[in-house]
Amino acid sequence: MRRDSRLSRMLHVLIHMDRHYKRATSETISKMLCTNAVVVRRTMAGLRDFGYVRSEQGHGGGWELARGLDQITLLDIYEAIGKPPLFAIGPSVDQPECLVEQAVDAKLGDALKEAEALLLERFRTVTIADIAADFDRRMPEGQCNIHGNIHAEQSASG
Amino acid sequence: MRRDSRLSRMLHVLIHMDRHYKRATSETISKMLCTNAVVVRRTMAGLRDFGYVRSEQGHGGGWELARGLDQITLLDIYEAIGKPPLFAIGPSVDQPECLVEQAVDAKLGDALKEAEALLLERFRTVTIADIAADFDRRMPEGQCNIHGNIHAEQSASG
DNA sequence: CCATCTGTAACAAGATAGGTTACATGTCTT
DNA sequence: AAGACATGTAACCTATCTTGTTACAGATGG
Repeated sequence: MRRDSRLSRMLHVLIHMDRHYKRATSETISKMLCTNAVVVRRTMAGLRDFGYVRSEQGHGGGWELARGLDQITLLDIYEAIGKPPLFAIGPSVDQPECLVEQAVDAKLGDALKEAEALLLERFRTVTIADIAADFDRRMPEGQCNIHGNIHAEQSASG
Repeated sequence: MRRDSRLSRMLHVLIHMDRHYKRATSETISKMLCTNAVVVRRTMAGLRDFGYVRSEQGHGGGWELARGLDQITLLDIYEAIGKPPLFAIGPSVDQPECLVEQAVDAKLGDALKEAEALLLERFRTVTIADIAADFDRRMPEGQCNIHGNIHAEQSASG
């Protein structure tokens, strides 16, 4: 794998769910994300545990939003997927004995902590509704997007 | 592997080399880093190509600094090891067709770019000499550290 | 009862840093 | 010239983590 795309994927799908008139099945969502229904259920489980979405089993079941997109920040979703590591670089060991190594890791750690704080602050202050608004500005007609066919399919089968 | 530790390791070893009165072999350096001599040569090759260290083959050969630590920034070393990815998170595809996905990735990308800019700015303004100075403040007597035995061993064999 | 969902375990795939072995090449000492 | 000592590098394995996939148990509604 190259990079962890769960945050991006969950934001993506939550916006679609907001525009969806009914519950979306894992299968439907998996097609939006070009992946597998099990991957969807696995990742969305965290969002359900944190109360951002609900899932219903059985016939007619599926996923739906549990609150408005303006009530969910990027930080919320980041935490709901388990706060995966943000950085791909870091020290070689956690608690080095060598004092030189300690000094190196302290300096590097300071820079990383600053960058992390900035990133999480952005996550904290941006809601998913903000992103949806960006989308609406790009597509003011409110018309089709790449997943329009999936919505139609869902409409036909429902 | 969990995280890329090449930057941390190279900073660490460059400070030791600065305190080393003679060339250090890959074998000696590998013991400092608790790794293998081939890994050392592989990683240091980038630093050599960028002119921060020199290597000599054959009897009595090894590695030495090509310039003062105050003339090398963390950014220099980051670039010399090949600018590996800084973040572990990111979009799922590079150029999504879905406009919702584009909006998500744009917003996420903005936050990541801000954090990256901050991090690289820190890297740019910190020299390895700054880190060495931090070490000296922790160890004002200038005495032993965990690698003292390796220095002594090098002294005995040289 | 059965089709349709989610929930979850189990395992394979793909990517990448790091570890290891093997060997070619260069260089100093004797 | 021979041999010890170093780097240079290819080749392959290992560890780790996200993602993909298969299989199946359990819940739900017609």
